[in-house]
Amino acid sequence: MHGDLVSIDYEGKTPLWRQLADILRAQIESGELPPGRRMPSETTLVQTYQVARGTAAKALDALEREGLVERVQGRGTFVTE
Amino acid sequence: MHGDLVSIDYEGKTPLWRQLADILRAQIESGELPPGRRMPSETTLVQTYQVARGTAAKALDALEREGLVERVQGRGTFVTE
DNA sequence: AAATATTTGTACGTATGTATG
DNA sequence: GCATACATACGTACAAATATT
Repeated sequence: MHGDLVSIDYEGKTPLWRQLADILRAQIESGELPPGRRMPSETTLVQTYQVARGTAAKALDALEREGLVERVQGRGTFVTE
Repeated sequence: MHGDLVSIDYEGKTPLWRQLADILRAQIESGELPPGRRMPSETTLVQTYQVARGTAAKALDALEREGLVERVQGRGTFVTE
């Protein structure tokens, strides 16, 4: 599928940043976001998932610590090759 | 020495959270903060070093990722045994 | 070359929730 | 119940690095 939007549960106990990280991780592992591809920008994630920028950044930071993406100031966040 | 306060350079290029992490790391490695000891709370760090709480938290998070401390909600941040 | 736009990085403040003492 | 301490989440502003026009 394309553009399918797994939505976020703003009430549930799972932190928003973790839910978002889970969604993005799934997109990477499914190949929807292939190696080398630039991830949606923080601003885009804010608009798409209705979270604060800090929350989006925290999700991406988590993925970076997992080695799934690389963040580069001024360029973006890229799926690890 | 005791209670010596290495101060922070608010102008310099090094991020405040990193400067603070460096200061605390030095205190751990010098034995001033021995294994098992509770670190100063975020609130204390805010008052001592004149930074925002988020900045103090970021410094402690960095030390946790380095394995130097362990953070426990409701209890505090402890030097790793 | 220069100005503008985009994107991540840092830092602040505030509020509320969760866990522990 | 109350106080303390970390966790999450919001919003705002500006800086730094890169890309585009």
